[in-house]
This record gives sequence, C-alpha cells and structure tokens, in this order.
Amino acid sequence: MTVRTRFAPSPTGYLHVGGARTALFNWLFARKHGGTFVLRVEDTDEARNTEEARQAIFDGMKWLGLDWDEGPEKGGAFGPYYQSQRTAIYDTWFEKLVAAGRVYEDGGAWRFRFERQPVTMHDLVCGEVTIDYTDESNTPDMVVKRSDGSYVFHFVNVVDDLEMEITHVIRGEDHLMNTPKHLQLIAAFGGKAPQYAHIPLILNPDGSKMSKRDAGAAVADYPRQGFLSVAVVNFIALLGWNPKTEQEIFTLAELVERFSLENVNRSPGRFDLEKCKWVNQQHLLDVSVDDFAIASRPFVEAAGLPIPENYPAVIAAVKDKVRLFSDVPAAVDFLLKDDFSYDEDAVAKVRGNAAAGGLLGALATAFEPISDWSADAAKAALNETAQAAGAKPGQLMFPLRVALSGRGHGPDIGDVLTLLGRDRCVARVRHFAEKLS
RNA sequence: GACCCGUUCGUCUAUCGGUUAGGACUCCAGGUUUUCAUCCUGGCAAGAAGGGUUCGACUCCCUUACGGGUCGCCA
Repeated sequence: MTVRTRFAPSPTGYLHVGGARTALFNWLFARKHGGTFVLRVEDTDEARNTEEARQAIFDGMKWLGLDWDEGPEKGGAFGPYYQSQRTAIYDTWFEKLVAAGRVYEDGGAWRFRFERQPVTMHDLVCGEVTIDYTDESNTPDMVVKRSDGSYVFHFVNVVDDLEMEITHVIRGEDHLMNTPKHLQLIAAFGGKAPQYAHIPLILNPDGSKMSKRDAGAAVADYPRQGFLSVAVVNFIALLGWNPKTEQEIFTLAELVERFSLENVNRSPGRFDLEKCKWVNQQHLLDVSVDDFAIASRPFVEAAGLPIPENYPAVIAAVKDKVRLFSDVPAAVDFLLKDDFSYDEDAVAKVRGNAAAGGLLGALATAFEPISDWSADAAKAALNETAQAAGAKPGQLMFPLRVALSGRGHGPDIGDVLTLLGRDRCVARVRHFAEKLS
C-alpha cells in the first residue's frame, strides 16, 4: 500500500503555525514512506473564502519547502483539488446515502442518521478512543447537505479522503471528536477508513490557544522577520514530536529520515519564540557569507542604510553574531554610516577609566601616519601607544571599540578596523576622545 | 454543563517499575578571546495533589485539581 496523505486547508485566512505544522507532519510522513502528499483546498464556505487567503496558504507552504505532489497548480489523477469544483462527485455520493436510507430531510437540509452505538477509533497518536453515540441528545444527527444544496465539511472531507484514496489523515486534535462522525459516514458508504493521527495543538506562551493576531502565529511573518524557512520547520517539527536523540538541529532531509507518528506527543506545546530564534541562529551558521549577504540585503536597505561595495565583507564580520536577518541592520549600521549613536552605558564605562581620553587621542595620532593600513598595523600602533603610556594594550580595546562603533558589543575589532579604513578610524577615535574630555 | 484528550525544570522535552530524574532554550557565574561574539565549564530550576497496586512508582490504577479540545445548515 502506498502512503497518501493530504493537507486540506480552507482559504479563510493566512497560514498559521498550527496549520503549517499539520502540513509539515503530513509532508514528512509522505516523504518518509515514499508516498504522495496531496494538497486539497476546502473552499466550501463561499462566504468566507478569499483569493488572498488561498494564495497566502500556497505561498506559506512553498516558503516552508512543503511541495505537494497532487493538487492545485500541480494536477493529479484525483482532481479537481478544489472542493468548490467537485459538486457532481458529491452528488453521486450523496445519492448513495439516500439509497441506503441514511439521510432524511429536516428543514430543507439533509441530516445523516447516526448508528446509535459506541464508536471506537484507533488513533495513531491518541490510541484507542471510544465515543458513545447512543444518546441522541448528545450527538444529534448531523447535517450533511445544507438547505441551499451545498455540502458541509464532514461530508466533503470524508468523500474526498475516500475518493483521493488517502491512507493517513494527520490533523489537529480539534478534529478528534469529529472522527466518530467521519467513521460512521465511511461505514455507511461501505468505504475503508484511513488511519487517523490527531496531533496536539500549539499554544501561546501563556498557555492560551494560539490564534490569529498572536505573536508568531502567521507563517508569512517569519520571512519578514528574517527567519530561515528550514529553521522554522525544524522548530515546529520539534514542537509535539521528538526524534529520540539529543540532536536539535536538523535539515529537512534529516527530519524526513527520522519522522514517525509514534513519537508524536500527546500534550499541547507552547510556542517559544526565543528558542525559535536560537534554532534560526544555529541554521544561520551553515549559511555561506554570499547567501547571507543576499538574504540580509533587503533588510539593510529597508532600514535606509547604503549598501557598500564590500558588503559581503561587512556581513562576514557580523554573520555569526545575529539570530535573524532582521538583526543585521542594527549590527552593521555603524559600518555603513558615520552618524551612528553612542550607547550611553558603554560610554559611561569608558569614562570610568580616566586615562581613556588621553590614550585615544594618542592612538588617533598614531593611526594617522600609517600608510599601509591593516588590522595588524593598527594593532601594532595600539600596542605602542599603550606601552608608551605605561598601560596594557587590553585596556585600550574597549575604549577603541566604543569609539569606532558607539557600543560595547559588536564584531571583532580587527574586522572593524579593516572595514572602516584608516581615515574613518582616525576621525572616530579623535571625535570620541574629544567627546570624553 | 456534557463528552474527549492531556499534566516532568519558566519553556520544548528524555525516562517506556529500580537513574544523583538527563538534554536544550532563557538566566547567572567562571574560562578562552589583547576586544565582541562564538566556544568551553559550572550553576539555578521539575515529576499537579491525594489515595491505591508493588519489595520498589515520574512510570500502572482510581479520585480531585488544573490545562486544552469538542458539542453549528464553520472548517
């Protein structure tokens, strides 16, 4: 049996992390087993569907790297993949229910008559769960066809999973209580039920349900914030699933190799943006300087900073010090423009050393005549200046850093010296020395 | 309210009856780096509560509490 999974979003809003993770697990499971991953658009709610939402979902999946084998833009033997285009198919399946006497009219709508008995499901994640359908007041017969002739979710979802020969339905736990309904429908059709796996939901940091407007909820925000898609995938994969190793940073291929439904957790997880950023930083370490420069450039431009010719060299100096591409502008601004601001705490720290001003003044003078400027030449000058004043070279490093960058943290001083060039270094050191006095 | 699912450091998690309850993020302290970051070392920090079962329970059972989910002519 070939594995066939599907992701079936309704285009009523942007792709959020919960949906993305559902898509991811389906994708991973299909890839892991050499199966087929289907994308099906559940656009039966005409009032709420929008073209923008549909596009946002496609864009989100593409950004995450979750390519589908069948579905919109791709085709396949089980199309069409928009439910709004499958009415004729639903009509024939509905007739089966009519013929079997399992539906009855109620107020213009058609209800499916449940078998009044306990329904047991064997969920790949939740295990065996039994819901009692004996009491009709708790489980009223469900509407499958609305009075306007359209079909409801439960019906089309089940029909399509059958029609498209879906073998594994991996979906959010919010669907667990729907499953008996679906099982009853499948039984009425005489169909073979897919295997179900209900995965726990993702919560906000405070434990509340994560929904729209919550920080980190929209997948589209991640590229805007400068996340790498592989990092986001890595992070959400580990939220509710664990690979049973202490390794935490994975490539897509490694996730595929290790993924299994048995290791999906049962309890909902909270979304920790800090850890997500850390995961991103770890992945950033593997990005080449050139790729990093290309990816970070839009963020730097958006901040209104000029892009110098030696931009890749600038990036090389800060690459390993940022967690997101969006951190880059603030990390490089002093390298790209002269009117940067000084961090008051760092300046105060330098003022704590009464000799700093004089030393920096002397340093500027020592820098000035260097014709063959380099980090080594500058450092040699720094050592001489310090020795001449009877100070340790190390004492000058921090003041120099603040003089050149305006802050106490940043790239390697040697890199800064090189990138800035002699004249700017002299000017900045002199200016800062005067500022101190 | 009824019905389902769940509950290990603040967060993500390991443990599948016997462990000093391990790792990661965050935070703190040292070390390395003449500077910053990386990195290394160390530290803080957990089995919701109460009953059982057992020689022995985080692990199995029950109850309670708490959290989440579902109860639509939404999906």
